[in-house]
Amino acid sequence: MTSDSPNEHAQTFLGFVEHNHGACVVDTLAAAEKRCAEDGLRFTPVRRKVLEILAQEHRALGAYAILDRLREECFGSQPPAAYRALDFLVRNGLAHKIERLNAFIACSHPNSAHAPAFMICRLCDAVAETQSSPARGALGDAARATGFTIEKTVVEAEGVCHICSDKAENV
Amino acid sequence: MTSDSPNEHAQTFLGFVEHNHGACVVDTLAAAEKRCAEDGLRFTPVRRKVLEILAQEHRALGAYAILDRLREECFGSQPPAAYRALDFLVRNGLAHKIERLNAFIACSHPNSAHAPAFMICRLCDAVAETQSSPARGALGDAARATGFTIEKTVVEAEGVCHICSDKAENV
DNA sequence: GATGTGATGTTATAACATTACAAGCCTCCT
DNA sequence: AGGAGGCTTGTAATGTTATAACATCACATC
Repeated sequence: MTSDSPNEHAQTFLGFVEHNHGACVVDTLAAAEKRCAEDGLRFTPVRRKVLEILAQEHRALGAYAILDRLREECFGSQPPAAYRALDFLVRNGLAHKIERLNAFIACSHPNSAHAPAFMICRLCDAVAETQSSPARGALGDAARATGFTIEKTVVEAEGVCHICSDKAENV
Repeated sequence: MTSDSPNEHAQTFLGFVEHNHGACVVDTLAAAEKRCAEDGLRFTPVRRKVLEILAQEHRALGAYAILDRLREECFGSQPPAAYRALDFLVRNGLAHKIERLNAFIACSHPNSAHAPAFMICRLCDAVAETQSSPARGALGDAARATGFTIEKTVVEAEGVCHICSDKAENV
């Protein structure tokens, strides 16, 4: 997103890959700021804080983990504070919900319209975002065959990331 | 699965399609019975009952809805009764969890090994099961590129089924 | 009949999410 | 300025989904 990023590839699979983390947090917030300004969305302090938390942690966080952080920093203290902000971020593509984990993660490439897909490591819980094109392939065929209109897709792969695979081999 | 079925296609997309429902319940249970016998799995009364409930309702049911039905018929009354049976059914491919809905549904074709995918109508809540081949396509590429080993995939499309589309047009 | 194993019963609680209503704040309009 | 309307937040309570922990039962094996 910015020339500070070590390389483009790292930004794509950042769940499992080393990268310039400080820059990526700044980038994420800046991109969100820009996006909201352009689209007339209100990027309020709580919403910004929640996105900042997600970007900093850089992994999927449950709503109550986020809420704890909000409480510490005196942004609201009740569940709706977190859920409302998350709802805003998800609605506007700045964050995603990982259904398998009932958890949330900052979007890795919020600028482009996209059908996100996720790879979830069951050993270290890291989550990497990538793209899918579900409308092509078997699912799209089935949808067309039955007259089903796809509006949104959830694509989540569970498995083991390369780092945990390597560790397992060394045992 | 059985010659009683109206046609093969109906069995594939049965969430949105007319079919011989009585037969499909019987078929589902018979298939499960056979499967468990072959694989040395214990198809106990509670497990059978839960699968029967799912097959009869023929849509995604929450664990507590299932639990209510179990209670009525005096199979256990506490959450673990339902969750344990569901866990067994899901582990062995006889039922699936719809992550988007936090709900469960009987498997439509329990015999073949498969990577299930679902189409969920947001208007009538019907769920149709179909197949996906997530390892081909963009997700598979990303997994190979990062050394991620996919063990299981969640593929769920949310949208509008043909029946609800038709209704909407007539307004 | 002791032992092991898997299934079930039972109690309690953790974790996730929403409803409902009051209050605040911004924008637009007159 | 003032007020209406709409979005945002505060707060309390509640609803929903899921699991932990421990006791007991049923059946098979030795």
